[in-house]
Amino acid sequence: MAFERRVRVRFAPSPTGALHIGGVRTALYNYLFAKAHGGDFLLRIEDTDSQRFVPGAEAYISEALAWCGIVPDEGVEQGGPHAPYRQSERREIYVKYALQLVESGNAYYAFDSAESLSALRAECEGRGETFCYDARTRVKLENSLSLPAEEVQKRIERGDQWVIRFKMPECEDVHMDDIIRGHIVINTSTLDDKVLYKSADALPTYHLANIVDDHLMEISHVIRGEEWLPSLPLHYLLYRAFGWSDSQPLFAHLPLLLKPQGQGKLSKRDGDKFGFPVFPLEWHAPDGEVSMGYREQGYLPEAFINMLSLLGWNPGTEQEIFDMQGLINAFSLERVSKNGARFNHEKAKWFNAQWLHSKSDAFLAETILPLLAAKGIDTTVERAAAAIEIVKERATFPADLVDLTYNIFVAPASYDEKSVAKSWKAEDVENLKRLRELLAGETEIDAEATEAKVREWIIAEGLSIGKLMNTFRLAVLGVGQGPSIFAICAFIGLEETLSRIDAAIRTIK
RNA sequence: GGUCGAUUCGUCUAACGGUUAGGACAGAAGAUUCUCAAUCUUCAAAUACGAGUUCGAUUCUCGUAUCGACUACCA
Repeated sequence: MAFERRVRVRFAPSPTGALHIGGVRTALYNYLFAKAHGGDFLLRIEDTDSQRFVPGAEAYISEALAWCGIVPDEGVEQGGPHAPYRQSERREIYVKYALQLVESGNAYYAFDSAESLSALRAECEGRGETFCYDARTRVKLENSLSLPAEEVQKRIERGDQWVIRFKMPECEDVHMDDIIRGHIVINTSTLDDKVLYKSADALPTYHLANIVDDHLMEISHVIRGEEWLPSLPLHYLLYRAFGWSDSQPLFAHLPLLLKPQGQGKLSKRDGDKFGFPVFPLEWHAPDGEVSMGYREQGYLPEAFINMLSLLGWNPGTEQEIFDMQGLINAFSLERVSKNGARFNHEKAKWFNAQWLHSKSDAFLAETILPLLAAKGIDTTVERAAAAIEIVKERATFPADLVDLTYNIFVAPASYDEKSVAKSWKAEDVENLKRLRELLAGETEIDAEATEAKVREWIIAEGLSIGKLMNTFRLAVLGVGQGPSIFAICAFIGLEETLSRIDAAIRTIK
């Protein structure tokens, strides 16, 4: 690029509900790009639609980003040199710029009511046509281009409601560049006169607020979803109308995240109907509906971010596991793909398992201690960590660790019927009794030493290792599968091991 | 309907004119193990279609098809 300037990007969600994973990915790519270039990441809240405002949505967005480890340099919570970062608190700014556009002839007042326009739309549709507020139709509608100046003045003074519309050039090719998509040309004849400002609520629409704020906040790169591509020419023209073309940001339109099944882009309303969350955090909608979140499902933020980062971007190497710093180091917009991605829940689980396995036993013990307590298991971090070490690699979620360690902590209350049918034969039980005698002669159980001793004994006696081990496991755990039985016995101790064997011999028929 | 964008294994993707089209998840088989996982090995699996351009197209161009976005006083 011809000019060098500080990289400043923004994530600008509108608080109309929870942030879905597509939004989180957009925030993530913005963050990675900013950090990869030593720049700033801002969080701006675009609450210019008073109708769709949802209480709690903004707090949710901040909390979700924080959970992901995406911390804004400037924004609604942390403030900054361009505060306020909430568009509803910047009203005076937008009127000024909207009027400037009217004065320079790039925009005009329009008095048509929303009702009359939708009636017009319906009428056109009836004829199989599409209504478009543009150079062809605006002369016939009620606006400051068609009405005499005095009439316009009168209506405004009288307090009639009006909007300011952009005066789209009639027929002009707009040449645009997108970092991901390359050069794009669109002719203005296919575009309409978009509303920029509404007197009814004294608020701008997205288009105006967006351009004004990006300019004022010195945004260098706009990285947003592909759904914005059709309005890119409008934005180019707006920068030009303001005389800001030279400092206009560079654009990158990200491919969309698609619904896992069916068609269309992923939306907030998809909630959790696919059997997995679309939101980072559990979302309690104002209407009382609750949608599940990745955090509550047991995803580690690292895994969630890692999984999301690879949905539409790849490092060009075969590395798949990345922490945030690794992503920052590897990220580039040039390696973002052009096509929409369908989210794969199985792969997400795989990422979580990888990250879970990389965590320390102590860390995992801390996280599951409350879950264990809820199941009536009162233990220490050290004890839990020791149990986790035995089962860790077979878990995907922290909750799995609880299930996996439960019958290690708690002596079996019942015994798995299928396994009983398979390994609880009279001779197996007899052999188990003899194994009990052998163990009773020990002073303690050591995972390796005891196993070696028992194996030696089994071979000497000419018994089946598999059979005996299964019976042993069933007696101690109550189930037919699990980690090394000797590791478990070493964990619960000799006394508990013997008592569980006795209980099994007494109970199982 | 119009405008714009996209199209490689089931899914996420690599190969930026020359490869036996690579990897990962999921799937299958095997190894290992006291069992179940984990792990390791192996297998199966794709360039939407049709024309060009070229000595040579996954890659460039055009057309068709399909999918997607947008088409609001929503973002």
